[in-house]
Amino acid sequence: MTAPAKEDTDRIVEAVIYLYTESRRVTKEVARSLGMTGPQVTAIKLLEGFGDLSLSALSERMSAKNSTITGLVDRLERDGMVTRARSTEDRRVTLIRLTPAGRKLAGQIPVTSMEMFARALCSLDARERDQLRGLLRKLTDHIRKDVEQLDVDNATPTRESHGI
Amino acid sequence: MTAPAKEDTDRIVEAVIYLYTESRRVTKEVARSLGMTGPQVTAIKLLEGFGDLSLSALSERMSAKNSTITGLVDRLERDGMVTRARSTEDRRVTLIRLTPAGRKLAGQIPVTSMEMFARALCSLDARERDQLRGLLRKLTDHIRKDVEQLDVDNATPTRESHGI
DNA sequence: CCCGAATATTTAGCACGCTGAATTTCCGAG
DNA sequence: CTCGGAAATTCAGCGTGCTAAATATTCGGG
Repeated sequence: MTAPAKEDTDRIVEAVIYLYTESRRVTKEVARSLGMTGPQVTAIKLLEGFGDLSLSALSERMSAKNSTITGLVDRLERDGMVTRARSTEDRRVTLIRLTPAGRKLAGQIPVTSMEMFARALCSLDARERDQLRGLLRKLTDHIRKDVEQLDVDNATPTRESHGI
Repeated sequence: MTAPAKEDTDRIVEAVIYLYTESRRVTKEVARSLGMTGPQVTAIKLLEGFGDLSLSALSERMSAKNSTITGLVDRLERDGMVTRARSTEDRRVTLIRLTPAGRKLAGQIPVTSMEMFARALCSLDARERDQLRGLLRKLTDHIRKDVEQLDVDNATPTRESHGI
């Protein structure tokens, strides 16, 4: 079982948190210099890349709920970056479309956070990248299984959670 | 330079995001079953572990701004989990203290998200953990340097950011 | 055709999280 | 001692994110 040395865990958790929060911070900083917020930049970059998207499609790609993206789009519309258009094929869906102003702004935005990651990965050689991918996969697989187990437990709350 | 294969990058980024968001989701779920939110649980676990904390100390440990924690503590106080007490040594600081109810609740909370991580790390052997720690360290060091560079660039905005 | 289930979006209400400005208290220089 | 700067907290305002409920539209079966 090789005891997991709390220090090891802490170091690795720290690294994961660092990588995640730093990439968000960088996006935010770039956005700020353009008078926008991080999620707003993410949205217009997605629209630039994929073309018009329904609200549901956009929220799925942003890993957020529809109700959250409704508000985001409200503000982008207010600021003249996007427009809403009812789809003619299915009138339940609204298509979000970049305005010329929005498209222009999107073009000025470097892909920074992902790019920074890619550059960092360049500092590893191919063998190291393979190792890293394999290790992370092992971790995520294990956690995924753990989570399923935990969710099942919660689904049948025969006993309340307790210490340890 | 070994080209960084977009697919590799995507896979690794995905894993990092997964590990981060999943650990937050689990905390949130546990909290929900106790009628609390994720950050609230984090706060009372910190107070349980460290004893009374000034608002600044608490916000530092939670990696959030003081103004954010003011609101969090407001809600915990409203719900009878903590009290505010002016420090007698330095009357600028308010000490946040668990109430008996808060302490009782803290005792019922398993450390889940960190624990889950630790268990997952158990599925790796010692050599693999060393590898992982080393690789993540290499990545974070590289990104840290990148970020410094980027911040310097932004500090002297002689030219606006442009594509690529 | 019509009715109910399914799908897409919006609304309302709450909790975070941030920035920037105000307030209170402390501390050191003169 | 006093005055000005520093430090700790709070307040105001905004954007993000969630859940639950309401609304609008589509689609399939009878």
